[in-house]
Amino acid sequence: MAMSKAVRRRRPPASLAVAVDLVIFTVRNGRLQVLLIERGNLPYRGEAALPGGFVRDGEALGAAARRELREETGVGGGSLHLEQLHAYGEPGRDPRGRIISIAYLAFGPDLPVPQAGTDASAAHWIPVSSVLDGQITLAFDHEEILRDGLERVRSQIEHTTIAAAFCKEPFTIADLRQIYEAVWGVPLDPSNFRRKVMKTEGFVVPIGERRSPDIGRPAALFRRGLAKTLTPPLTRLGSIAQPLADDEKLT
Amino acid sequence: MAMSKAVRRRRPPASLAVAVDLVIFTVRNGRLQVLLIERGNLPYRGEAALPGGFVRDGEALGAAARRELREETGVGGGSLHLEQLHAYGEPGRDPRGRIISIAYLAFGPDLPVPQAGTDASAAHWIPVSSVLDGQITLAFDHEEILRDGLERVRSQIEHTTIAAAFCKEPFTIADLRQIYEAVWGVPLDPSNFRRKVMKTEGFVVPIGERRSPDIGRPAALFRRGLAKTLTPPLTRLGSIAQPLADDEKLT
DNA sequence: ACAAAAGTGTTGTGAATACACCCATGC
DNA sequence: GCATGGGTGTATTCACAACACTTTTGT
Repeated sequence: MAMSKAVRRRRPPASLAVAVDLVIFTVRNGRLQVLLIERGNLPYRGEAALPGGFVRDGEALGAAARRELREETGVGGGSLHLEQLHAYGEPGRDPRGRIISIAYLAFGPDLPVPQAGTDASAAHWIPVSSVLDGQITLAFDHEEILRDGLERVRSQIEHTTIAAAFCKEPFTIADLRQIYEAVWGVPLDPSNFRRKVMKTEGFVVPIGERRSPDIGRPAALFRRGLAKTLTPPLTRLGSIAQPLADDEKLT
Repeated sequence: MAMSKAVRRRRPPASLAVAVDLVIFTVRNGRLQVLLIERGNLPYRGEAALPGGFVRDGEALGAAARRELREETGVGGGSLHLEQLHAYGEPGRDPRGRIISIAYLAFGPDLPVPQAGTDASAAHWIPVSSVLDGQITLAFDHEEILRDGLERVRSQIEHTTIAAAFCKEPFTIADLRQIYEAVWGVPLDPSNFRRKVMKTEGFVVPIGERRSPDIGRPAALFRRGLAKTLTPPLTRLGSIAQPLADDEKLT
């Protein structure tokens, strides 16, 4: 407690790097999928990992995330929702040295399958379930990051209108419902879902057109509204209250 | 799009440091207060700032936060709630150079007024309102961090039981209610509040004793329960739905 | 007795669920 | 017509805000 004070002069550690990692979600074929790359370099060469890279000199964190997003997916900057998720900095998380990673969460409509990434490694959409099942293991602590991102997006669509960001415009109420069903992994009542969405002012706005499904009555088409928050929220009923340990594990 | 691939070799920037900053909240005299230090060194010498410091070599982020917390408040590790808030990394945010800060949010019961900090600067509890009012300006981007922390804690007590972490055990229902009132800045109905808390299993557990206030009927005493989440949540009714831009500002 | 705070009862309102039912289209 | 999905109506249940009311203390 009476430690020397003069000794504790503010000096950063010798060598350390800051990276961004991306958890990019989309919904394809009714399933939540995440963009994974196959690592082309050591360590973990050949294994699956989240896309990411080092933050450049003078580059803002969000700008680095958006740059990596563009490099990995070829999608322009403005069209995807992007938000900071969490910082990961366990000393041993990367065998190359002390690397602190700021994870970002991105999602958008069913995106074109990405080309081979700029670091010459393949990128693929992988169902999130196959990672959680253990069929696919991720490099570094990326599975933890993925789980945190999943929990975040599951929570976000409860309180905000960002589920609509998963939909290509224009979209139907059923399209939007399938986002919720894929992200939460539970079926929702179509009629009640429709009512909740419609009654939330500014969630979706009708464009006055219709789209015929393969079979059945044509559905009205909508685009995203201006509202950002859902009041009251869309409660995910079927799911049991999970612990949701937001705290960080402290050694 | 057809940018040179070989050029983009992963190399971190030349000089950069990682720090932690702390938003430490408590409730004193019915008001939400934040721990601020008066900076003893340049830049911003003499101005108010959040406590914080550089992450040491081989030190986990959460460990660095807990160390700074202990150094600034003298409070032991286990007794305060601590969670990661957000990472701030705008290139120009610190005039000393590229410093990326991982902000942590901490709160606990009415803590002893801290001694002069280890870097020989005074630390004080300051009402959050006096920062928001503009009476006090903070160094760096610390006002933004404080606002984010405030929004986080306001949201957290809606969905989780962490409001009880603000209370010294044992506590009364009224003690807990005053936390909510101070954090949200709205008065709550004592009877309805009591019912909601009692009906949430595992939020508080009675210890079978009572405590007499200065005047009035004695109140039952409780300690924190095991529940972590509130289902259904405690909705903050009086407050209007605010935009809550969770997105990061991207240049 | 009185003031003050703890705690209980009650009622109207609105939201969530479950499910019956009607509508519009392709075949 | 019939299957299929879009969309509406409605009853039951439940949570909540509002507020009247009772209980238990100190002075």
